[in-house]
Amino acid sequence: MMQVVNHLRAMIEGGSLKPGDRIPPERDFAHQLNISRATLRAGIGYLAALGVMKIRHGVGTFVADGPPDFGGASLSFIGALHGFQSWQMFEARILLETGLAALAAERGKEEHHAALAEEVAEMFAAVDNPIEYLGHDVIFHRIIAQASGNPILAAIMETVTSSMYDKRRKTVERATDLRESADMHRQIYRAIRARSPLEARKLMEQHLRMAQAAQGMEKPSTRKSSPPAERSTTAGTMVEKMPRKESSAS
Amino acid sequence: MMQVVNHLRAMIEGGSLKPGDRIPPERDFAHQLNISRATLRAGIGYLAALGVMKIRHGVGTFVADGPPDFGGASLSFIGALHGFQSWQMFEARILLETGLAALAAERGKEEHHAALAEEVAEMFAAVDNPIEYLGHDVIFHRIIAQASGNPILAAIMETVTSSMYDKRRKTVERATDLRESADMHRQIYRAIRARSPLEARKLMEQHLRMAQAAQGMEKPSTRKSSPPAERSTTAGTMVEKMPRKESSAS
DNA sequence: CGTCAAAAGAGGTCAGACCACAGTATACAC
DNA sequence: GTGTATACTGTGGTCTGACCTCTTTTGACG
Repeated sequence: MMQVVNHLRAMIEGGSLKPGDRIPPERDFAHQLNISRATLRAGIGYLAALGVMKIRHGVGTFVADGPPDFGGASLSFIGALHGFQSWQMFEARILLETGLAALAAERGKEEHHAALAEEVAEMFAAVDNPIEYLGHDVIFHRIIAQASGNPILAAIMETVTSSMYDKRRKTVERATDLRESADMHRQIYRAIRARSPLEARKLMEQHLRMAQAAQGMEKPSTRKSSPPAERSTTAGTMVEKMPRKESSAS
Repeated sequence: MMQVVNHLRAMIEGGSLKPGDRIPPERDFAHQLNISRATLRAGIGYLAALGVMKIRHGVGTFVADGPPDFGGASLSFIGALHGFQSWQMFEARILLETGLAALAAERGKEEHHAALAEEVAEMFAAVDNPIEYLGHDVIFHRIIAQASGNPILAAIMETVTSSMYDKRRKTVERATDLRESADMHRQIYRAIRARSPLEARKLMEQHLRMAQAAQGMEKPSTRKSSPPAERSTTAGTMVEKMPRKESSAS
């Protein structure tokens, strides 16, 4: 099985297989490699689980393209397994996004600035439509991640953020006024455009801490003599994937 | 196939399957779920790829225990796919570890302080043995991650760090004097013990930037009119996993 | 008591058939 | 000629049952 994985890995690293490319039909490919279809499928399944390959029933198997999203499903499972807490997720998000914002302020290009401005405008226009608002919110943060120039950090952020999507959706739906939120995004945009990493970082942290509070996900204060809540079966931990635009913004 | 995944997920979240537990033999389990062994294996393979399950040939299939390590293999592949650069890896590492160090300074317990001191001592004792030195180096950083109290960030750091292991090994092997490095670790330890998040962050950043320079992994300065190096097939990108002690330190 | 060979139990692979889905070509009605 | 329904083709998904390989246990033998 590892034979298949290594073979495909070599093809990818060798450049003979690029994102979006299609691999031969299972029957043919298995014959080429002198292995059974079952073994081939095991290898492909492995890579599909990692997000490296995308399988489309009745169509074919392709090398994943679009924004990298590694460990997406993994985080969810491992979270359930190790009892990751919501506040920990948010803490990770804050650490990542503040750093990302600073980097974006340092390296963001005009195209990113334009895209950010666009989304800010859309957010203001959607203050009365929570669902639409959240969509632009997500894209806004995603553009910052891209502007940071570090796809690794962007991918990690995407993974962490994804698993919080539904909670954000619920929160935003009962939000009464999104104007304040939109304005914070505007300020962040201005700081990035002004190439002020420290300012961007500060504003991003401020923004996220506010969002965290809105979702009641603060870190519980350390109290002595109070058992840490025997995490009930359906405790507030992981969730599903969020939808994503295929050809990412910008 | 997703049926298997969902079933196991439910068992994990429901608490009837805990880390280290063994699932029934494939033949039995498949019969229980009224599916074929092939389908069951597809589901198990999927979870194994995510690191949720551990398969041991001739022995059985178990729920993963030990330190969470999500997306490990994934990062490597996606890296090859999207052409992640070494300096980006290092940048991600710096962002993560500086934050981790600050958190460790805030929340680290006595047990962590003791473990850190232990490793610092071992590092000083191994200044003439690069391989052994690196081992303690790795554990030192891992303890900090644990002391941060955020297993999510710790897991992410572990994933990022793993893929740099061999490069670190090569670098450390030709290092002439590790005393300076050991001393920096000592200083970081002292800052954490003194509960000085800012100091710990600063020292950690200093330490990592020095390590980065030692490996020649700085971000290439932006030069105009010079194509961004058509990433050669075997460009300096991903690498293999690093070995890890099973029952993690501390 | 120790050694090593056989057996049992588990995952890994194989082979070929059949099912389910998506896209395309074809035939038919209008 | 146009358009819709149908059949066909290609591809991944599942099933079956056999056999291979590895690990652990067992027990015979020295």
